Amino acid sequence: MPRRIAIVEDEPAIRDNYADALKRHGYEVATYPDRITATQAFTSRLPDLVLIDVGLGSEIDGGFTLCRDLRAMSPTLPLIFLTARDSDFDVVSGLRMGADDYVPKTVSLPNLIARIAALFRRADLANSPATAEDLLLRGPLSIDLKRMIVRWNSHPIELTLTELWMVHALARYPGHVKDRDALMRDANIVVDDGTITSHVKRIRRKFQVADPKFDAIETVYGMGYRWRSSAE
Amino acid sequence: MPRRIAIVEDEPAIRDNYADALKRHGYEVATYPDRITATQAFTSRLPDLVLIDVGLGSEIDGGFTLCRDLRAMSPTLPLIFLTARDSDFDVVSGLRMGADDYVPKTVSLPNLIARIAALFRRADLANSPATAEDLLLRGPLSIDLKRMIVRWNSHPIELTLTELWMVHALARYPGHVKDRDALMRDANIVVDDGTITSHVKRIRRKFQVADPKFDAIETVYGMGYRWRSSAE
DNA sequence: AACAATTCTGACAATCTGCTGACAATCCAT
DNA sequence: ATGGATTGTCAGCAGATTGTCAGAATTGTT
Repeated sequence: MPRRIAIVEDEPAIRDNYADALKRHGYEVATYPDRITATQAFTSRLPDLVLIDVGLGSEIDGGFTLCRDLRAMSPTLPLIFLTARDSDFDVVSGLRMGADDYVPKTVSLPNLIARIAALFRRADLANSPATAEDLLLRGPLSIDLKRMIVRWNSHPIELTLTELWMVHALARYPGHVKDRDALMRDANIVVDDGTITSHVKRIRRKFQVADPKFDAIETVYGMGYRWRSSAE
Repeated sequence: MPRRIAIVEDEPAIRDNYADALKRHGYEVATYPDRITATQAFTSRLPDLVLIDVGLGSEIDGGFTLCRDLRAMSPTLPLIFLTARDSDFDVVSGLRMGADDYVPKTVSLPNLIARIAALFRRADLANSPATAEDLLLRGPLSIDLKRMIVRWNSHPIELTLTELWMVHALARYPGHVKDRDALMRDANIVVDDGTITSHVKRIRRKFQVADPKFDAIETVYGMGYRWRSSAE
């Protein structure tokens, strides 16, 4: 599901300019010409991030007011101010008021996009109390046990429970050979040796869909399997 | 305990200028003249936030290198780049590399301080336990616990008490898998596993009346259920 | 090269899980 | 107590997952 970004800006030209750029980067965009319209829309559904023009047309500080109202609704919603004015006083007030960034309208689009991405990255950390024990990172592999999500080079890999435990058992100690019995213990199963082979095969196939060059699981003839350590 | 901020900057004058300002604002400050010194210090103890000068003396991209090393140590450490250069290309690269902000050295001290405070505020959200509010907003979903009102895209959904607790339990941590036992605990009920399934079914049906495309509740085979997070 | 041991591969069967709809039990306000 | 709303249970079913196995392919050894 794409991220939804709301733009609150009274100048149609600027609004559309930003909206187009964001859409090209895969975001869903909603635009609002003024504070009232935006506030109303937000009561029914909040976006994932808002861009607010500080000087909203007739209202001197429409942006600041909107920011305050928004923070009452959601104290954590990522929020970036856009401004034509560029006085330090405004920047400081804006940030103090709860904005995450404060960007002049003279900013280039790539710069703005990068700032949005950086803010999303930072904000995502709040959603994931991903403590060390729940998150395993090994080079291109990441296993998030809380979410039960496995990624290879950020491509999500759909593993079943047993498969996930086996990958976890292997990737936990890269370079260390695990025999079939050890894998069974880690995955909490009691099965025939050949069954482990089948599981490994299924796991490899799933990873190879995402990356045809995948070879992180090495077979050690007569011993078992080993997660290729990043060193070699 | 005061926050510790590390400044990595080769110009002594600038370094001290920032260090003094930050100390006046109640931060603890450690300064490092170059990448090597900083990296060594960080291996024994990480600060709470780092300010890095991109152009570290002799090294062209010392700052970027340091950023990369730092991100390997802690992918979440708040990080701000300082720069004399101000080209958009650098800003975008810096942010992409994992920095949270990128500010020119011409920035005023109050502005920098405000940015640091804003970043701390945002970063704290990741550590603070999810605030127990009686208003929960997650994209198209809103739950008002006081009034027992649930809305999906502003359509009111009539949920019973147990259903409401289950939705709340799921939506509170989007993306996190909750098994049936956890859901029972959150809804304060002790029932058969199949009963949970029934509740989920009733909840889904009610939401689908308002929105036939409703699919926010994912089932994770063998594990439980999870509220689809807006990301991905 | 010949051989045995081990692993791979694909197909199939057995098992497990969750969905669905129906119904019974329980709770609650009248 | 009565009637409606809510909650719990269950059996049948569809589909996903897991276990097994027989050949083919690979590896290590002599």
